[in-house]
Amino acid sequence: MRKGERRKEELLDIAYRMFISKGYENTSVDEIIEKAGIAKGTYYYYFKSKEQMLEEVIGMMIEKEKRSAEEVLDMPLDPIMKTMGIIRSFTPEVDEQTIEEALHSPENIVMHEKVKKRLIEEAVPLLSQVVEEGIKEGLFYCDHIPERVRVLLVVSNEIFNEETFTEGDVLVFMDMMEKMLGANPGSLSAIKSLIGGDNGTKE
Amino acid sequence: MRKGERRKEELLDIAYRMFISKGYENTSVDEIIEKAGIAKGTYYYYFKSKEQMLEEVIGMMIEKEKRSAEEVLDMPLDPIMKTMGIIRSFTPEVDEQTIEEALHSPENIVMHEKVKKRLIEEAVPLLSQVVEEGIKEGLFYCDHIPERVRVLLVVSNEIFNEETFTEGDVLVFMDMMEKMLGANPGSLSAIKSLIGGDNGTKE
DNA sequence: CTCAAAAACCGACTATTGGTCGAAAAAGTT
DNA sequence: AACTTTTTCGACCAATAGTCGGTTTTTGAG
Repeated sequence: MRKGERRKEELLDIAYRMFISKGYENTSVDEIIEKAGIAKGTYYYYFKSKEQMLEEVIGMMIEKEKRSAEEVLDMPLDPIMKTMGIIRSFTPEVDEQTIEEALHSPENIVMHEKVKKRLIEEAVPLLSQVVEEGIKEGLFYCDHIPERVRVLLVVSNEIFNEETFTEGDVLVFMDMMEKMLGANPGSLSAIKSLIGGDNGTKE
Repeated sequence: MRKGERRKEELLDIAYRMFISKGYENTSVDEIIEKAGIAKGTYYYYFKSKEQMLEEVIGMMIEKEKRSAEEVLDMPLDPIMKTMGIIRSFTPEVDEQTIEEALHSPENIVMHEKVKKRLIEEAVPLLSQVVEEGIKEGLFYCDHIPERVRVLLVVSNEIFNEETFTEGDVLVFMDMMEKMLGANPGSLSAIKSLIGGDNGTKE
């Protein structure tokens, strides 16, 4: 009765690693069950389909990011720092070094998109809350908060998930954040190091 | 020696329609060749793989949009109108009524992403040129033009390609454009009708 | 017009895929 | 032990993208 739970976790874990390392599309059910040492039927006893399994794997991934974002939310930071922190925790590239590599490879489009979609879904309310705080404290000034926040997340995801983002991209993004949220000029740019790290300048 | 060209166009055309109407993933090579009345071997005489065919189909689609964008570029409009026009012509939803329906269905992710990617690739230089004009004419004021333009295109694509975008989304987008390009407040918002049409308010 | 080379075409075949199913082994319950 | 429930098994299936050797059709040079 409990054995099943463990089995499922184990399968989820194997699949997670395989999806990350070689992509969802390029990982066959046969490979998964071979690595797990089980039969086809057993696999389908736990998962109704391969895609449903992907959904669960993604669920796991999101949970992790969400928890780390919620931690940020509870920290005694000003809304500006919180905003940066949340955006950062919802941008992979941090986790393992290989996660993004695989997640954003030309293949793996499906997984990438599904992750992105759920990520934004989860992040919008959290970040909106922070922005609200920021407004109350007079640090931000804007309307249509969820819509704005969504735009921010979309852009951050789209731009920073490609390994070829430049110094200019970061600059523009910070500028955009300031203007979209109605923050004081420079209040965000000052800490741009939090986002980009040093990706080097391209060409 | 020329017969091949016609055949290929015909296949491309059939595939285009099928991809649009039922999605790339849900269209099998067998279906295509059956509709075309040819044999498997013939198909693979023209296309090295199904995916490569998709690439060519997308190429066709992009060409169309690009041409219409270039027309806008040559029109005697002020940069503000041109900007709107280009963004608009690079946002599907115009073409056929069904195109988006299929393009943005939960499946068809692969096609959607590939189209998006190439769309942005093609649009960035065009739109950058327009923004440059706008700056010369004193209508815009900004730096890092390609990066900014790219952000604009990403957002427009991400937001307006979902059938559930709201009045608020449009408002925020126009505001963002103004601020990102350093346009005079209201100079773009005035013509927001050009983008959204009337999608109704959700919920 | 002839005819060989090039282009176009054919369809049976393969390998791999995600998924099904009925039956059997394990585990738990009484 | 006798039963019920959970878990496991693996042969089997239908669909799929792609291959290949051979055949027909087109074409253009002589």
